Formats: sequence, structure tokens, C-alpha cells
Amino acid sequence: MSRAEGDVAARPTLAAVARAAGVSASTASLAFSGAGPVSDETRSRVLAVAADLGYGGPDPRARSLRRGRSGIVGAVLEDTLSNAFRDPINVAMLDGIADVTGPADNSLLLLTETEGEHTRLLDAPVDALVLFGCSTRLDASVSTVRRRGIPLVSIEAPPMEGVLDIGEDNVGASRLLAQHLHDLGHRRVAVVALELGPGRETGGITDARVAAGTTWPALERLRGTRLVYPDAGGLVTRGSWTSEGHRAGTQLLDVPASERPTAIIAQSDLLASGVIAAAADLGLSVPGDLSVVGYDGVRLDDPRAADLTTVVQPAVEKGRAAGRAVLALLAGEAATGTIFTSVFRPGSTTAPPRA
Amino acid sequence: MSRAEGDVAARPTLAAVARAAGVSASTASLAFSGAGPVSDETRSRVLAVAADLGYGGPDPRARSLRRGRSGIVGAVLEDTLSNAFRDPINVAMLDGIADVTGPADNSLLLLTETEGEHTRLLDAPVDALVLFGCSTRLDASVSTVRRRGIPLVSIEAPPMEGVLDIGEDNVGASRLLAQHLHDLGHRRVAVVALELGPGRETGGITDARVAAGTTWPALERLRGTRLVYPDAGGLVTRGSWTSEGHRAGTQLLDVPASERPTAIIAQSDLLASGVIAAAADLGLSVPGDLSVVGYDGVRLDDPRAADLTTVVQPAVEKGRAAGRAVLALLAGEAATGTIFTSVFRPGSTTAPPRA
DNA sequence: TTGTAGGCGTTATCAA
DNA sequence: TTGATAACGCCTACAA
Repeated sequence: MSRAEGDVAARPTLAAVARAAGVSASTASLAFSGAGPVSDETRSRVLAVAADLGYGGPDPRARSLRRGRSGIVGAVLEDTLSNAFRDPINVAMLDGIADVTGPADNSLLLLTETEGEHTRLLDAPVDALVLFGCSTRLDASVSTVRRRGIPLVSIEAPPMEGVLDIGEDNVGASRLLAQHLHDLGHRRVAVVALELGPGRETGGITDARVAAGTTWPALERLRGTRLVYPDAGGLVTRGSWTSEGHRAGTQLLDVPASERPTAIIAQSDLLASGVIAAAADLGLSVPGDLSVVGYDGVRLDDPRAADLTTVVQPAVEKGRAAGRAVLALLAGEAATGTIFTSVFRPGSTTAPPRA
Repeated sequence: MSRAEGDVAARPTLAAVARAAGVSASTASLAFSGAGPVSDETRSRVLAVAADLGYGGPDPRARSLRRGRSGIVGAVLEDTLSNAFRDPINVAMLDGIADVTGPADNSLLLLTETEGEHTRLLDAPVDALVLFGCSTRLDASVSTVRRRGIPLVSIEAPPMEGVLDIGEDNVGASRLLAQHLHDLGHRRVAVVALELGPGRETGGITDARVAAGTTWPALERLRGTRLVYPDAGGLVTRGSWTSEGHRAGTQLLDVPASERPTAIIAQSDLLASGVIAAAADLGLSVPGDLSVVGYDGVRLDDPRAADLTTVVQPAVEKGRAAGRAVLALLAGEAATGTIFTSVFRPGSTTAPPRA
């Protein structure tokens, strides 16, 4: 072993293989890519020599420089992976993207956009970026990244220059849910909101917090709710997790019956699931003592939340749309944003309030 | 607009910026990388010109060829993203990897290894690969990928030549759980196993299925259980999901009391959670009528499963270990595998069997 | 502090 | 069907 400690055995290059096989580099290249005419004999000789030399195929790094494509689509998340993936809705969207871009030989690169750290975004060899934005705060990164001239697609982000958005009619769907409760006769409702901004500050839904909020879907959903219940208040959580719903639910429900809301509008199914658990813990029946609605329509593994009244968003479909947009943009075709509409799904967690 | 339809505006290159700024390419490079001495004046001039030309910084693809590093670590999953991420244990491990490799400026590329499709693995510009193996079937891919000469790290995979494994004492931990039940007096136990192989065939735990099984942790856990209960049988599921646990649990429990197991050993917390739900549906109390143990110790969002008797595996820590191994290997240092040990965590889901 | 030269490993183009 | 040539865009010795 004469090579330096830790030195990885130098990989042979395509040129070396070509030389050993007695062909030109271009021919060897063709033998591997299959992108041109090569006699079977030559090809097998090249392949044999390659196997002999331990050549593992063309270096993807060189290939991507030459081709101008890396075959990588970046998915920009605003959170740690654990947090981002705790909500099945994000996973579903990611899956939708992969479903479309995968067959076109693209893989997904996970990028987390922590406070002001644009570097990673700029240094990643991605052909396009999908922003799991939701936050207007992404704006800063976007303006930097846009200069790279790669296709930018966002999912449920506020409108941004140069970014194609795959949206969702949050306002309309939220209004639908609120209207459903209103029609049932509910007049005292409370909202359990998603995180409102990067700080994930919790507390009451105050005008100040709303004004400072940056999380697009949360703000839009609240806006939709208030089209029906203009004064709807409630609590802000730290994010779409059952435990947060439980905490907020407990706080809202553990009060004298006269002050207790008769319905809770949770801004996600996960939050709703937590609220229902909180109600159960307090001995309140759903929908007898309390009506609960969610948002997302994800298949929760929790049987108790299975029959939640909610709106179903086509999460995988949204991901697919994002993937298609990426592919179109990459192909230099025109692509337009899409706005999906969630479908109201009545469940067994809502009923008229007790008389 | 004279450029072709759909043609993306040609990005200026570093050379173009240099020319426009009246400096050499190397100086411009230094201005961006900050890796050498450049006068402030020159640097700012270069940067200004770059901004002017709409140059978004060095092309990562070219950079990675030149540097021989892409800054990307591949995570190879055996399943669709939805399925893989449904189990929080996988997400936790991924998070652990990112936690270590991220600060070293590496991002994670998601690679799914669908049946025999090695291409993607070979074409991805990754510096290293982490195999979320669990299946001996990965062997085929591994032998192909090994030729690329990049560091290969697996998490809980069967021993493979040239692959560093971050393991887990599945046998020991499973025996601990079984012993716990045995000590309590249980003699009629059933196992709800993870998927045994790629086909995800369900049914009884038969010798044939076990012999044909490829999922390492499932087999190892069963082996551990059988050190205490040599004849333990049960059902094979399609994977670590609550719904699968529910299905298997129902099948095992919806029988005459005399045939019913007094304890169920679920091979994951998610499965255990489903089993508990099934028991509840059948009017059986846990741990009164049935004891249940899980495996993983993940923080399930389901409150009912919160106090599960289980073993806690240091999932994030395992991910971190994998990340550290990758970094070490990348640095050309020696690195060794690690075997983690799960910790028994008694909960309130186990008790002596009814007399 | 700046510039020159050369190459990282491929592949596209064209001619033979 | 094969081969020569020239980039792809950048970085790093080394020299000035």
C-alpha cells in the first residue's frame, strides 16, 4: 500500500478505460451511454475492460457539468426534517413531486432553509427548486436564488415575482367549513391556528400577531374563517402536530361551560386530532359538547380522527402539479400556476350545539 | 426577444464577469470564494459587475467537478417516500444524519431503490450513500454501487462487504421484551411482525416466510423473541403502520378467549398502537385482558400509545452516527461501525395475565 | 495582490 | 461505426 493513509483508490476515468480498450474516449462514452452507434463487439470489449479496471461508470459530476443538468430537484423546507415530515401533508406533496420528476430521472434534494442561511440554496447543484414555502419570509432567499436562473416553483406560498405557485383556495375552503358550523347554529367558535411565523410564538390570535404573521396558509385560512365569523379568536400553535392541538384544545376547553366554545376550527387535521383528544380528556363528547373541524383531509393513522369533518386537499396532486411545472420549466416550456380547491368532507365531528 | 422560444437567458459565467470587471478569472473566483487575498476594492468591483450582469455565483456543477465533491449525501430508502416517512423512526434517523452532515455543508438526496433500478443510484452525483437498508435485497445494488468507490454506510442492514453498518442489538432488545412478558407470567404470546420482504406478503409467521425473509430487523427481532418463546408465532404485516397493527391485532384477538394470546409483541410502536386500538375496539382492556409491547420508543403523537412498554432506540443518535461515519470516510479517516443498544422502557401496557 | 496555465471527466459535433 | 477536437465553468498551483 503505497498510497497515503486514507487515500481512496483513484478511480479510473473513462479515458483510461478507453485507452486500455484501444478505443477513443468518445467511443467509450457511447458504449456507456448507449446514445449512439457502437458495434456490439466494441461495446462489450469496453465494458469488459471497465469491469476489469473497476470503473464504475461515468462520473455524475463531470456529466452534469457537461450536460448542464444535474438531475436534481431541490425541495426547500422551512424547518427541520422531523418537524416538516411530522405532518403527512408535506410528505404527500413530496411524494407527488417525486412521482412526476422521478420518471424523468430526477431525484429530490432536501434543503432546509434555516434563518437567513442562503448559502446552501445557492451552492446546491439543483436544476430547479420547489419551495415548500408557506412563509413570506422566503422572499429574502428567493431574490437571491432567482439570480441563478433556475426554475422556481412554490407550493402555497404568497405571490412572489418569478416564482410559479401551486396554490390552494385556503380562503374559500375555510369559509366553507365556517359556514358549515354557522349553518349548524354555532355562534361561539374558536380557532386553533397553525404557526403564524418563524418565531413560532404561541398565544392568543391577536391583531398584532396576525399583522406580523408570515405563514401564508395560516393567514389565509383565518381570513376565510372570518368571512363567516368576523370576530373569531383563538390560539396560535407552534405547528401542525397533535400535541399542539391537544395543548391549545385544553386551554380553550378547560373553562366554565358558559365561556366554552361550542365549536373549534382547527387549521389542520393533526391539530383537530389533538383538540378531540383534549376534549375527551376533559370528558367532553364530540360532537355532542363540541364540534371540531380540521383541514387537510390526510389519512391520519389515528382512528379517532378518521371521521373528522374537514376539507380534503389534493396533496399528492399538488405535488404532482409542482413536479409537472418543474419539468415544463426545465424543458423551456411555458407553465402556469395552478390553484387547487379542497373538497368539503363531512364527518361525524360536527353537530348542532347543545340547546 | 431574439432568443428561441423557451430558451432560458444564458447565465453569464465567472469568466464573463471577470472580463467585464477587467480582472482575470482567477481573481474573480477569489472574490467569490474568499479563499485568497483580494483587495477590497477589486472584490467589490467584481461583485458589483456580477450583480449588474445578473451573475448568481459560481455554478455548483462546475464547482463540484473541479473540487471532486458535490456536497451531497444520498439517503437510499427502500420504499416510496410516503411509506418510508410514515414511520417517525426513519425521519428521526434522517434528521440525525442531516444534523451531522449539514454543518459540513452537505445536503441529503432522497433516493428510492425500487426493484432492480440501480441506475438512479449510479447516476446521482453523491459523495456518499447511506443505506436505510433493512433488506438483504439491497445486496444487488450494493455490489454495483461499490464500484463507484464512494463511502457506503448502512443503518441496520445485514453485514455487507465494503459497507459500514450502524447497527442495533435487535436480538438482545427483543429478548428483553419477551423476557419481561415471560416474567409476568405470559405463556400465550403472539408476534405482530414488520414486513418480512420486498413483496410485503402478509399472513402467518411461517417457517417458509421466515426463511424467505429479507428484512433484517424483522428477522432479528423475531430471533430475539424466540430465544424466550421458541415457538412464538403470529402475523406478518405489510409494514410499520398503525393500520397494519390494527388489522393484525383484530385478527389475532377476535377469537374465543381460550385461544386468544395474553400478550402481543409488536415489532414497532406503530404496530403496537394499532394493536391497542384493535383491542379497544373488541372491548378488551390493556393491560387487563392483553399486554402489548412495541419497539422503537418513538414519540408517537397518539396519546393512547404514549405509555407503551417498549424499547427505546436512539434513532437520532443512530442517524448522527451514520453521519459521522460518512464524514470520517469522506475525510479519508478510518471509521468503524457502531452497534447501538436499545433501552427497555416499562410502560403501562403490560401486566400479569388474568388468572 | 493579481494573472497565467492547465485540467477536473465528460460528451457533442463533426469529419473520417 | 469510430475518432479527433473542443468545450462545459470553475479552481488552484505557481509565477509575476
